[in-house]
Amino acid sequence: MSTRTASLPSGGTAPTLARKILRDDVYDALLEMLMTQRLAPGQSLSIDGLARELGVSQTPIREALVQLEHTGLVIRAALKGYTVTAPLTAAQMAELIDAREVIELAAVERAVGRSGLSERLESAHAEHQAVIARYGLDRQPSADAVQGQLLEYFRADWAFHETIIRGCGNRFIDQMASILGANVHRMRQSMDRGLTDSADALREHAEILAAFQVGNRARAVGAMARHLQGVSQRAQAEAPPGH
Amino acid sequence: MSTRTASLPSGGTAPTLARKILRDDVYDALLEMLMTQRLAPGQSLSIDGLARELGVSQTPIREALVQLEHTGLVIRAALKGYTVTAPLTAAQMAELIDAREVIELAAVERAVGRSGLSERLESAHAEHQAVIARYGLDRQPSADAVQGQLLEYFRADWAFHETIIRGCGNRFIDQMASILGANVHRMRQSMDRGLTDSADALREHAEILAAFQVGNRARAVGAMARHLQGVSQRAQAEAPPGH
DNA sequence: TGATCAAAGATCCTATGGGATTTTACGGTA
DNA sequence: TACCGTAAAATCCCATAGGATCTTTGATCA
Repeated sequence: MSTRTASLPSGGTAPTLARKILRDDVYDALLEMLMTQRLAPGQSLSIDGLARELGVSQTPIREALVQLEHTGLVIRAALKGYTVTAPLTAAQMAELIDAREVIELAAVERAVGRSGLSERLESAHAEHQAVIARYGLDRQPSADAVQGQLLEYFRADWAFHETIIRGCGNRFIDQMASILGANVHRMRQSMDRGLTDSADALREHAEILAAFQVGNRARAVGAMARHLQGVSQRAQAEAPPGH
Repeated sequence: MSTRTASLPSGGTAPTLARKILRDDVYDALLEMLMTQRLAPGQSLSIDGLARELGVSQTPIREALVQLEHTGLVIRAALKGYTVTAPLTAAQMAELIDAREVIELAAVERAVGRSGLSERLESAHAEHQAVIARYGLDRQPSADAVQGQLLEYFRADWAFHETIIRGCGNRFIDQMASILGANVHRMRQSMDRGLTDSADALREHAEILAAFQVGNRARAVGAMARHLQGVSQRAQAEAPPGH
């Protein structure tokens, strides 16, 4: 999700210090603003305006926008600037689920049994669980903070999936899947019934995790397939086929 | 491969005029220099140097490099600049073939039977054939122009694959596969036995095309699988497992 | 040899400005 | 009113210059 340094062959934590330059901070800031809908779909993004708002020059803004463009969150029209991409249509959501099945099932198939992955997956799942538990009993917060919570749900949820993807041992599959993350969240915020979905997802994740822990590849693939089917059904339940 | 304007839902030719800005030209120029090895692997890319060499300012160079970064052809180290990515190792080549199988077999499965695709595929195949025939009888040209020919072979070859990928009806699969193109060429130029491979590939493409023309999905998937197996075997024949 | 430190070089960013294009506002005509 | 052409404002895109910060190089010293 966030900017990564060039992924190392041996997938441990990067030994290089996280040298960050301003462009990466701008990228993260813009990503956050897009994820929380502070920059709403359809809105046009003035380079000069963003530069003033974030207190930086135009150069890092330009580079961050180029980088954002290939996530699909913004689109560029020559000589007209950048605009925030419109929400996903129902057809696009179906395509996204389909693409996730292609990539994530392949990732699961390659990831089961790789050393250390089961443990990382377990900790990602625990973190996911903790995030949901933390806000589970909250009364309705400010409408502004809802987007922030939704983003936190999403990050913990996607971290589980990303753990599998990045642990599959194929850097090209990993690289390709990095395109999906932002779109998955876009889809999620189109139908914000945050907590109920999270509970369902958590249950389905648990089954995936269990299959990984016993090293049962076929069962893991099946559990992931059922999970993505669940995501698809919950999406359809929200958006009637007419729209 | 090249820069596309935002792909329209109905996949016709874009009605918008091809407004190009300098950044896109710089991107194409750098891509060409990378593909033809005029910028060799390991070489460090000075933004200031490239700006002087291409006769433009630093701004479009920066944006083009950010865009190139996500193709995998160049990598960026914070505060140290960009460098041309090292050639693919044997392990990375195996991963690339594996990733291609995941994406391209899924694309074929979804593409067979879609209207108009069979015709576009046939014309792409004819073009591929024409390119090979054109240079088939050439005597050895200048060592400089060999890379140009190889690039032309590659473009015609990949155009066949891209026709299937872009015709599969899933824009996310399409978007993900766009990452692979440049890497496929990198792999190809690591083992430059250009023409013999092209002849084999052409034969295998013909079988894929035939399956598309009769609308036989299973046969098309099988033909693509055999083709990718062939690519893999030819790669292994060139690079012994020791290296 | 190995370590310390200063100078050179590069990267990254800022700031400013202008050419080119799009957008908007405005006035004229049917 | 609706449509069309023109002028002004806004914006994008790029050029240029320069400074802050980091990396690299190379020389000095123990």
